[in-house]
Amino acid sequence: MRHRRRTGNEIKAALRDLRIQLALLNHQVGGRLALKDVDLDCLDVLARSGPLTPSALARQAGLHPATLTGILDRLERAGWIARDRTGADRRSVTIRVLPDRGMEVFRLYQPMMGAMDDVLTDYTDTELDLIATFLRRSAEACERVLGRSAQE
Amino acid sequence: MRHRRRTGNEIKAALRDLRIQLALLNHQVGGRLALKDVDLDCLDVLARSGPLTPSALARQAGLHPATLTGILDRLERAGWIARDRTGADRRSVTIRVLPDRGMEVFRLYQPMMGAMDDVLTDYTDTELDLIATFLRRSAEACERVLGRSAQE
DNA sequence: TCATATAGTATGGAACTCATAAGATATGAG
DNA sequence: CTCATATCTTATGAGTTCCATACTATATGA
Repeated sequence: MRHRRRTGNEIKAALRDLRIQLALLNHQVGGRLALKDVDLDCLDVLARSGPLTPSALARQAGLHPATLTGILDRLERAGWIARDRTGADRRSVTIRVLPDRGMEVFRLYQPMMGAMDDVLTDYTDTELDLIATFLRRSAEACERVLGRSAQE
Repeated sequence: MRHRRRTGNEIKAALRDLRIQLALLNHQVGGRLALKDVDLDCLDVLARSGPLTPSALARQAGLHPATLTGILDRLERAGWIARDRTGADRRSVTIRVLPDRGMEVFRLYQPMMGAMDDVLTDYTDTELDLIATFLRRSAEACERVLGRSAQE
C-alpha cells in the first residue's frame, strides 16, 4: 500500500521531468528553424487537429486572438502555413500547414524518434499496449482538468 | 509485427499530445500566478535540480544568460526566489526557491494530481512500476538526444 | 431593414529577448 | 607577487513580441 503510493508519486515526478525535457527538445528544434516556442506549438496543434480557424486555434493554444494574428503573420511570411478564405462564411479563415515544410520538422525529430524506438524494443506487445493506453488516458485527464477550470 | 510498429507510433503520438496538454496546463497555472511560461519552467527546474547558479540554470533551460537575468529579476521582485551570495567564488550567485510560495504552486497542480490518481487506480502494482520505468527511460532518452545535438 | 453578434486584423504601448560590453573576481604563467 | 586571461553576472540598447482596444466586414435574427 505504501509502495503503491510511492510509485504513484514517482510517476507524477517522471511525467514532470518528461515534460521539461520535451519542452527543451522543442525549443532546440524551434531554434534550428528560426521559430519561437509558441509558433512551433501552433504548428503542432495544426498538424494534429487538422485545418483550423484562427479563433479555434487561439482557444486550443490558450492565446489571445490578436496575439495569434502576429504568430500567423510570421508563419505565413516564412512559408509554413496558408490562410484560406474559401468557406461559406466569408469572415472566416482556415489555416492550413503547407506540406513540404512539414517534412523538414519531421526530420529534426528523427533522433528522438530513434531514441524512443530503442526504448520500446525492450517491451512486449502487451506492455506496449498498456503504455499507449496509459499515455492516452493521461492526456485526456489533463484535457478534462483544463476544460473544467477554464469554465470559471 | 505490423501491430507492434503501429503501437509504437501511437505511443509517440500520445506523447506529443501529452506534451501539448501539459504545456497548456502550465500556461494556465502560470496565468493565475502572473508568471510567464518561461518563468514557471525555471522555477520547475530549480525545484527539481535544487539550488543552481544562473549559468547552470540558463544551460538547463536553453536560455541566454542575459535573458535569465531579466527572468530572475522578475522572480525575485515577486518573491519567488532569492539570490544567495555566500559561495566561495564571490563572482557566483546561487538561486534558491523560497519555500512558502512553492506551496502555492503545489495547490494549483492539485486538480491534475487528483486526475492522475484516478487514472492510476486502474493499474496493478506491477503495471505501475512498468509505467514509472518507461517514463523515466523516455525522459533519459530525450535528455541524451538533447545532449548529443547540443555538442555541435 | 436594422440592431446586434461574430471573425479576423490593425494599432499603440508596455514588456520581453538577446547580442554586446562592462565590472568584478578567480586562476595560472612567469 | 604581478599581470594577462578566463569566468560569472549584470547593465545597456536595439529589435521584437504580446496583448487590450478599436475597427472593418460579414452574418444572424427581430
